[in-house]
Amino acid sequence: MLKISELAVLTGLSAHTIRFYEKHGLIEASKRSDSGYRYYSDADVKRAEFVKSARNIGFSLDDIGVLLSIRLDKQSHSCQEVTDITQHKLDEVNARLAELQTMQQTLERLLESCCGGPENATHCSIIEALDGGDVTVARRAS
Amino acid sequence: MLKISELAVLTGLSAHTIRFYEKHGLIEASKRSDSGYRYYSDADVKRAEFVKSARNIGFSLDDIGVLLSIRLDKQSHSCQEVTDITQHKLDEVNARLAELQTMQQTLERLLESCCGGPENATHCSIIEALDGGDVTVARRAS
DNA sequence: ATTGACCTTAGAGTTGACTCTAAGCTTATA
DNA sequence: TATAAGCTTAGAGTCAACTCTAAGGTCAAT
Repeated sequence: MLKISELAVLTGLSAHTIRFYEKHGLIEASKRSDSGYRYYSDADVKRAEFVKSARNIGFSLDDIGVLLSIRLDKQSHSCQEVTDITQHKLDEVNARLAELQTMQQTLERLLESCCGGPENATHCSIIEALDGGDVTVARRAS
Repeated sequence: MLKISELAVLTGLSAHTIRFYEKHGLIEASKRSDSGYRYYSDADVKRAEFVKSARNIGFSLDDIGVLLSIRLDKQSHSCQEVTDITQHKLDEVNARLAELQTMQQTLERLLESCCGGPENATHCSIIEALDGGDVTVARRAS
């Protein structure tokens, strides 16, 4: 059984974050000492690592909650439920990627157009481009 | 001279957002009526459009503030100042793109590995992958 | 027995960019 | 003139995921 700081070292999450995740139902300590200290079993560690993996992929804490409930009772859930969540996250990631790629291209174009030198900005092509409004539009939806 | 709702239609920003930007020094109304209504000149409109262009590219409001001060007094600023800000934003965008691309690949790999069917999740390869922790790590720095 | 590291809690603060509310003027239309 | 649409302000609320604080209890080592 590990104490919270030991779980923190193991998972790379801070003790603060572990308590925060507990408050949100993501991580549990299967035992408490008489004085209230959290103690984590091997299964608790596995669960914490699951949470961390899911977080690393970009799942929201809400998503992770759903994934955990599936993990806890696999019999009652289908693969399709899991792929639905995953596909939805992939769609979000792809949408954000498209926005960022547009920004990237615009920024690169601007940088190519500007001398970047120590001369004053009276004829700076970046400022002019922003003034002209001829920059591509890409804003996050949500 | 335009009223705030007219500027809102023109720029696609909401009147709320325009006031919010004013509070942060980004947009100004060069006149106020006796009753306090904001009135925007052509120059004010240009400025608002500049702000919107910069925002669309992904610049933070703080960045936009700096860009505006350069725009207002081009003589006192160099092209290099402008490219520094732009390059820095491009670096951020590239960093985030790399993270998202890692997520994208991981999510695609997971989706390929799972049948996604109506069978129960007892052997779901996505759940297993998250359990095993064999997912790539990519978290935003800031 | 004392020090210091670690643990507990509830709850507040952070970030960035909005978004909304309430209460009250002003202006345009019928 | 009455009504509705639009404007004003200060300030609070929203989102997600932490991050930190304060005040105090616990534990291991000297």
